[in-house]
Amino acid sequence: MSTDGRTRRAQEAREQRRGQILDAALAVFAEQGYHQTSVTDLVKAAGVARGTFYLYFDSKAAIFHELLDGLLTELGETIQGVDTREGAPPIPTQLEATLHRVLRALSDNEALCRILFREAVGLDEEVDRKLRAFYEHLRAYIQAALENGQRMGFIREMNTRTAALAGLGSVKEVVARTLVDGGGEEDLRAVAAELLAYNLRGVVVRG
Amino acid sequence: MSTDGRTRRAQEAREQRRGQILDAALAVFAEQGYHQTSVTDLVKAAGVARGTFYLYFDSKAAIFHELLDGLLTELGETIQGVDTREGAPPIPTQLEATLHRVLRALSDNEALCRILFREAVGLDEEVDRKLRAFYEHLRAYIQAALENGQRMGFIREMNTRTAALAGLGSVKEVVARTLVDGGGEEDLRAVAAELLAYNLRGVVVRG
Amino acid sequence: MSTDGRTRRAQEAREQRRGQILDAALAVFAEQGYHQTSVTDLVKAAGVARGTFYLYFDSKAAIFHELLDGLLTELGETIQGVDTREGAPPIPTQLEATLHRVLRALSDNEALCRILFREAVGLDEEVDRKLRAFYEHLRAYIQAALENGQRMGFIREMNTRTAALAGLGSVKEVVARTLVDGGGEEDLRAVAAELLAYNLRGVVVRG
Amino acid sequence: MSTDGRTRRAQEAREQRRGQILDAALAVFAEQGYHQTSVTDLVKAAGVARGTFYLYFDSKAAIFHELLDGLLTELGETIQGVDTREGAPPIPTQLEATLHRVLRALSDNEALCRILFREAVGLDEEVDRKLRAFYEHLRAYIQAALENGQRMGFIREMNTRTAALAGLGSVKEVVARTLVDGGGEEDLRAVAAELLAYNLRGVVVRG
DNA sequence: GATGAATGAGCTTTCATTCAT
DNA sequence: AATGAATGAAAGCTCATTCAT
Repeated sequence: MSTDGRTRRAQEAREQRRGQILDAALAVFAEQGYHQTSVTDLVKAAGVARGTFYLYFDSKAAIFHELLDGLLTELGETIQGVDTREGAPPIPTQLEATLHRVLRALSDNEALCRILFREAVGLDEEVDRKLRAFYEHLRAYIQAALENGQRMGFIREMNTRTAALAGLGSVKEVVARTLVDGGGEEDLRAVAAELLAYNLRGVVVRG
Repeated sequence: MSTDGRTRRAQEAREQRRGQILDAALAVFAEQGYHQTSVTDLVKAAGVARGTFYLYFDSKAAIFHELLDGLLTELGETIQGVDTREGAPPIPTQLEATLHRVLRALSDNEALCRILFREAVGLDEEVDRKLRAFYEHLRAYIQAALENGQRMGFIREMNTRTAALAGLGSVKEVVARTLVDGGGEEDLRAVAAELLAYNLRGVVVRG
Repeated sequence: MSTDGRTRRAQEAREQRRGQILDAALAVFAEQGYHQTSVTDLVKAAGVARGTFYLYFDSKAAIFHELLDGLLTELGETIQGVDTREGAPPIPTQLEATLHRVLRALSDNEALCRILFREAVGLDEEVDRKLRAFYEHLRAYIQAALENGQRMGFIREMNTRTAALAGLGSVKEVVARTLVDGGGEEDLRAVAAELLAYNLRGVVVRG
Repeated sequence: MSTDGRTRRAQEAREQRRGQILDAALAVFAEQGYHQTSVTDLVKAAGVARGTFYLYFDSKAAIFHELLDGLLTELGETIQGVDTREGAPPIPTQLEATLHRVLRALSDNEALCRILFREAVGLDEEVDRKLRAFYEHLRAYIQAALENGQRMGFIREMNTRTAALAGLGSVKEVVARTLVDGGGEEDLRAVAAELLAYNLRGVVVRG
């Protein structure tokens, strides 16, 4: 029991150390970018020795991958729980709620946004694969929602794949430019409403 | 005149050499990414010696900047010539034509797309500045078109900045995923039409 | 206290490493000259890896500057402590003692001499500045001694600046040719005496 | 005869070209120093193509060697013609005249001085060998004069080798500091007289 | 003879990773 | 477990020299 306690406490200390290094790395990567960040920067920010870093992570790439996985998981959970079965809340309502949650999640974590939109592309094949998988998941989700809407008569005839990509892209660009580049002082609810209206009704006046 | 001829021929040879190195660099950067590409890769691909490379370009960064400038100029010219004065062709028609030209330009140069969408963000401040300026130019163009449409009664009330970003993002994502990732065998005209419809009318059935 | 001991021992190890690299560099620079010496030569001679070199010194130029500073400081200290106040030992005696100390210091370190007389001119502006300052200091010291001697009636009327330079040059040349080029087997005391006699009385027989 | 004329004219053109490149190189080497001067600098200053340079000189080192040879020859001739036979002008007079000629020659050619005193040491073994031979020649000349003077009863007992070196060094230092570093506006005759007095009589008042 | 584009060995320096303590 | 000194492969770049025209 003494051993268990010691082991458990050690385990907790390890986890805490990991988290400390991860947090510091998130901040530094977001601030400087992946290639401009050296392992020296990471260990200085984390307040640990170089060797300690490699005790917890295999490489500079590995910690970035782990950060990215965390970000994508967090974002993914934000958009989960949507219900496309009959009897569920109407799709537009669900979309708006999800959109709002996503914007909030991104807005709450500027570092996450910076990494996602400014650093995570073209780093290496593994990262590209993960990002592609994530966005593919989003695309499929949106496309399924559109096709469900078509069956229910809400959504017009269209190439749902292209439309899903267009919708995804509209959100990404607005997020990247409004939340990341801009001050982030925008009213998230208003942005979500604008985005939803844009994607639902387009820009022309009602015919 | 013999001297002129020799000088001219030498000049042409130089231009050709430059082009040869630029072309090779475009391909290699698109294939491997900026950071994964060494000057050794570039000179091997171009079939010249290391010194020759530096005879024509100041640095690895310099040739990338030059490529990027070329790409942005080419794309920029594609979207020029839109006329928002009264009496000009209707905005939707102009938009569709421009969209089609842009898609064609991008489709004609896959390497260009790869660099633009996968490498050109977060490399250095100069590149970031240029990209931001380019997309800002596009956003302003779209936004002006939307506001013009509002004055003419075609476009509904909205936050035109957010809408412009949304429209820009929808095009970028579709291009990136359909032309770059995908086979690129899609019918450009159909994609352009879908994109335009999406941005004009959204996804819901006409009310 | 165990930590202190460990830290102190590590500190000492670092100092030792630095010294090891400095010593090797002194030998190599003296043997081959600055420009003929590559960082590869330095690390091979020191028996460390390339990276280790840059752990202790910023650049090839930096380690040379540090060596030069050390040499000039050592030499400078050798000629300090001369007393020109009344009541002090007579100037000739002080001069001979200083001369002897300088010759000994130089003779004890052939590498020092080689660098000082064969490498340290025209390398870069920093080095030139330091050398000039050093020799200017020597010139001023000699000139002051001469002028003091004039006031005391020992030294004849003359342009003391020119004379100081001449005296300095006579020492430099004899040192360079007798200690550096030659075997260095000469009797330092005899050389010092000859040099002093030369500078005090010249070459002609007493009138 | 036409062939001879053509050949001769061509020969003269070659010589002229050589001289043009040599002159330019002297100026550039004196201005920037050997290592700071690239072949590009040399051909730009000479106004010829890179290939042309190698038509006339084997290498960058070769042209420096040739320049140095010229400088040393010119200086050597300046101090030739001294007559140590009986019946010739007295040694001091000859020495002063030679000293004056040397100072004038050096003063007339600042570039020569700069190269001789700031660049020509430690460049390579060949250069070192030549410089050593030159100064050895000077030393031997001075030493012979001193020994002749001893035989004639003008020069006191001394180690003539050390004295010759001391005398040589006094001239070198004064030249280097007064003519090269300084403005060169000094009165050459006065400097020559001071130097001669220094070397003949030393610094002490006449006993 | 003159040209200057082309060459490639060689340079200094960086930095992710290892390992003895 | 933690440390940080040590490593060395690999990077970007220079420049004396060559050679096809």
